[in-house]
Formats: sequence, structure tokens, C-alpha cells
Amino acid sequence: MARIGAEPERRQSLIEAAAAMIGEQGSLDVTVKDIAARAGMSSALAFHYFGGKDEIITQTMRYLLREFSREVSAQLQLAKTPAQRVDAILRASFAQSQFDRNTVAAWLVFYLRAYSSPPAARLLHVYHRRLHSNLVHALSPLSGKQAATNLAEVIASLIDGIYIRHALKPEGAQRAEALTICRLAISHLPGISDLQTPKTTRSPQGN
Amino acid sequence: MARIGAEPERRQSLIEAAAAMIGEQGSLDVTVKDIAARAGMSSALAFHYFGGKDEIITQTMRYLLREFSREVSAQLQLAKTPAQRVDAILRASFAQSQFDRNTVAAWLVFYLRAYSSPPAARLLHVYHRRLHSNLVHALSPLSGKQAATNLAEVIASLIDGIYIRHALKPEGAQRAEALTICRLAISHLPGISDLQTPKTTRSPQGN
DNA sequence: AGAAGTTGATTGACTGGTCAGTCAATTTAG
DNA sequence: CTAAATTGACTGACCAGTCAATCAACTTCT
Repeated sequence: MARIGAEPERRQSLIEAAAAMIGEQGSLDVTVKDIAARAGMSSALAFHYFGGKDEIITQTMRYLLREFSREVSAQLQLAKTPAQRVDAILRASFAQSQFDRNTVAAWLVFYLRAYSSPPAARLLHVYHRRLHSNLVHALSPLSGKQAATNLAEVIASLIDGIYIRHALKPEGAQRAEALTICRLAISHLPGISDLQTPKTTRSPQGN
Repeated sequence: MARIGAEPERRQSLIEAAAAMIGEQGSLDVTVKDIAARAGMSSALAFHYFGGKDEIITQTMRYLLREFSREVSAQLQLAKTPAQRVDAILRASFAQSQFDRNTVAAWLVFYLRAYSSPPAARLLHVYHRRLHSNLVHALSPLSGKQAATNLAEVIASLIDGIYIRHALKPEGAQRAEALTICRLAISHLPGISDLQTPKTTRSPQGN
């Protein structure tokens, strides 16, 4: 023990443990002691690094947001046409790393936290703005700038709604089916067609 | 004090106070003492009537579910055509009593509770089944029984998604706009058209 | 009518447990 | 030796749940 320079890994372990426990529990009612134990250390060390429970929670939220952004960026990189850009956002949203039951529960927890915590609300707001901006950028060539903002709102809501319902379904629910049904619904929206673009690379998990 | 036969009103006061506080706080971390105080009594009386905090929570959840069902039933009563039945469910979902910011937050809280509480999950499941059944019944004549179940899922998800995003928006957000945008999106779905049926009675609040 | 008993309403005060946060002390790497 | 890592043990606050004791309304018996 007491390896020097361990702070970064310790912090990351703590954050991942917190995300996992919050997701499993579906609530912020997880003790710092339990999080720290899961990350293989004492609660005192967690307090030493983060200063308080709130900071652990906030950093965990940042972590989830960052992971999602990473996923979106990766998918957008491969997209060339506007329709592909829309689909890239869908693929990112329903990637198995994001659509995992516990991850979705953690997202919901943070949505609720944002409801009464201004810092959390700010974090979520930038995420919403970025997603909205991405969607509008992808949709504008398809449907006009005017309709794009409405469409973006609809699509974002649809994704969130499918998420929230997914978290309630029993364990081994359909991963790919959610993406399919979402694509199907969106393909009917005005100006949008042939969403199911042939994938450049077909991943083994089929996300 | 100590009026006899006060139990029913006391219980109802407690439930309404609990719903309000849970909605305001966006979490179940409200003390029985605070709920009871808001309902104008001591915490001991709350325990006397409900036996424990869990039961207060569960009954509060039942109450929200019941209120929503009431709203749906009322709206469905007036609908004659299939399209009107779909719109009735939308109107119920976005009625100002249901779409209130705190009410939505309370719903989200219960969604999350269902995630780790089997009894809550059962309650939510019957609500989901009822809504799904209502939607399929309304949609089948429009799009065929096959497509109806998929459409029902999409519409239910869209409603939930608009809900969850609404709860995050600043206070005086648009009540009617959400309904409009939802109608617009749904009207593009295959088999569905002319959703904006002329209302039989136009309510002053415009819900 | 009124005394006496019954039952529900109601609460202040208490308890046992839990948890966030602190701290002084120990260990280890450089 | 110094600075970071690490923890066991402690504390102060808070909270769900309990309990014994009042209080107010009805009933019944005389």
C-alpha cells in the first residue's frame, strides 16, 4: 500500500465504483464507505481525495457525461452525410456501453439531481445544448433550419423516453431493438429518410 | 384537535404533502417529520396511520397513478374516433395537473424507485400495461394491430421523454407547446393523421 | 342529566442505528 | 527526512420508528 503517485488511479476507481453503485441502486443513497470499499480503499481516503460526498457525486456525473460525449464524437467522426450524422447520434445513444441498464439508471439519478442541484443542472444543461446543437447541425440540411430545432427536440425526447423505459424492463432486454424502433420512428419525420445507412464497420456486438 | 373520524382526511393530507415534497425535492430523501409537519400533524401520527415510511411512499405513488388514470379515463370518455382516442391520451398526459413540474419530478422519482423496489415495479408495470393497452386499442384501427404495438411503444416513450426534459426546464416553461410538438411528431407516424381534433370543450387553461 | 368507561386522535420525548466528515497516527517511496 | 498515502477510531447530526401519556368525542348505565 501507500504507493506514491496513486492519486489519479484512486480517483478514477472511486468514480467508477460510484457510477456502478449509483446505477445498481438507482439512487444517490449510497454511502461513501460502500463506494470506497468497492474501489478497494477506506472511506477516509475517498474524503481525502474528493473533500466530500458531493464532489464524488459531481465528478461521477461529469464522468458519465464525458463518456457519452466521447461515444458521440467517435460515431460522428465516421459520418459523412447529414443522414449519417443523425444516425451516428442514435448509434452513440444506443451503444451498449451507454444503454446498459445500470448506466441508464445512473443517468436518471443525475437528471433528478439536476432538478434540485444548480451545479448538476448546469452540467446537464451543457450536455443538452451540445446534443441539441449536434442534432440541429445534422438535421438542418434535411429539413431546413426552422424545422430542425423542433425535430431535434422530438428526437432527443424520444431517445430519453426509450432510455427511461428501458431501465425498467427486466434484465436481458433487447439492445438492438431499441435502436431499430427509434430509427423507424424517426425515419417517418418530415425530411428524413433512409436512416439505416449501411454501416462502415459492423461491430461484433451489433451496437 | 382530536376530532374523531379524522383518519381518512389525515391520510389524504399526508399523501398530498408527501407528493408535494417529493416533487419539490426531486427525491425520496424527505423526512417523515417534514411530511407530517406540512400536513399539519406530528410524525408520530403519520407512523400511527401508515405504519412506516415505505407505506407512505407507496401510497403516494398509488395516488399519482390513480390521478393520472382518472385524467385518462375522463379524456377517453369524450373520444369517439380512433384518432380522438389517441389525442385523448395525449391531452391527459399533458393536462396541466399532470404536466406540472413537481408532479413530473415525483413521477421520475417513482420510476427510479421501481428500479430497485419490486412492489413499486409492480405498480408501475400495471400502469404501463394499461397505457399500452389504451394506445394499442386506439391505434389498431389506424395502422393495423401489428404496427400498433410498436407505435404504442414509440408514443409512450415520446411522452416520457418530453416529460423528463420538461422537468429540467426553468419554472414557467410552455405547457401547451409540449402537447403541440408531441402531436406534430406523432401525426407523421404511419397511419396517423389529423390528430388535432376540434375539441368539444375548450378549457380556459388550454390544456 | 351526568358519572364512568371506551375508543380513537394526538403528541413529546426517547432510542438505536446510520452516515458524512475529521483527525491523529502509521506506513512507504524517493 | 519529507511528503504523500492510508486508515482506524471517533464525533455530531439526523432520522425512522416506539411508547407512554394525554385529550376529545361518543356510549352506556343509573
